[in-house]
Amino acid sequence: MVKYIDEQLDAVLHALADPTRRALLKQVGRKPCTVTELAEPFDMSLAAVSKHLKVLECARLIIKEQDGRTYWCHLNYQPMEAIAKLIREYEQFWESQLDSLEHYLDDTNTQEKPS
Amino acid sequence: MVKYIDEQLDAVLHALADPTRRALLKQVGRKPCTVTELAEPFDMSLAAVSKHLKVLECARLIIKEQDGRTYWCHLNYQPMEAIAKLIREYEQFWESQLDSLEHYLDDTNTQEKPS
DNA sequence: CAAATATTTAACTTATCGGTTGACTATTTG
DNA sequence: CAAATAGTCAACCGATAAGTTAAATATTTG
Repeated sequence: MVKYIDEQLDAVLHALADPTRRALLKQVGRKPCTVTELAEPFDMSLAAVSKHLKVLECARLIIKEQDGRTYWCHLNYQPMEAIAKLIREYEQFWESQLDSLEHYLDDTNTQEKPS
Repeated sequence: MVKYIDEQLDAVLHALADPTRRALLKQVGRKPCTVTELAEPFDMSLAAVSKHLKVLECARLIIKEQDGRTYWCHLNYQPMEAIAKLIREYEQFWESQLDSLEHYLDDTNTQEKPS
């Protein structure tokens, strides 16, 4: 039996696994934005964008700061560190395995997606 | 209107956003494994694990090599590079924004999850 | 060739996701 | 205070996800 410990990592990866949310995050990264500003380029309702922002907020990838009736969304980089760490782990494995696999990958890494 | 270009990135992030799949990937990283071997520690059916492996395979995070009636699963590190790149992008934004935000984050990064 | 083994596929269930619309709350402005 | 503005929340819908069990497909072995 394997335990499910890392809910935070789940949340961050899930939040990032959506192109709308990545685009929102990129915009927020350029400069802090209000919800309406963020929603403007998207072909969806404000409520839908608001939901996406909530997912990002729960993953702590953004922080909302209220100022009167408007909310300013800021990028928070911190949760990405966990992902960077995860990737470095796999990288280590990868390097220790490289020899055994490279003969195989040379032929397959450029192929199409499996069905 | 924003375009949805990066299906590959979607697939990789979605594949990683599940603790079972991360555990499978970690195991495969230690050494190439068969499907049955991989399924053994999990409290779920072989078919369920097989489905998870398919998700990982579609994201190209693993490669399955058939040998008779068994399949050997290998880690493929390549797709992680895209994520590493994505994170570096946000890191850049982050660094350019740090000043404007640090007064706020000092107080909030240790708080509980927003509802 | 029959039985056992390794794995996938199909059909189904329940839960979650991503979107919608409409109502609601809070704040600002005339 | 009434109207406009900024945003959230709730209820709903269709699609996808993650699991199940049972049947199907190869492949190996006695």
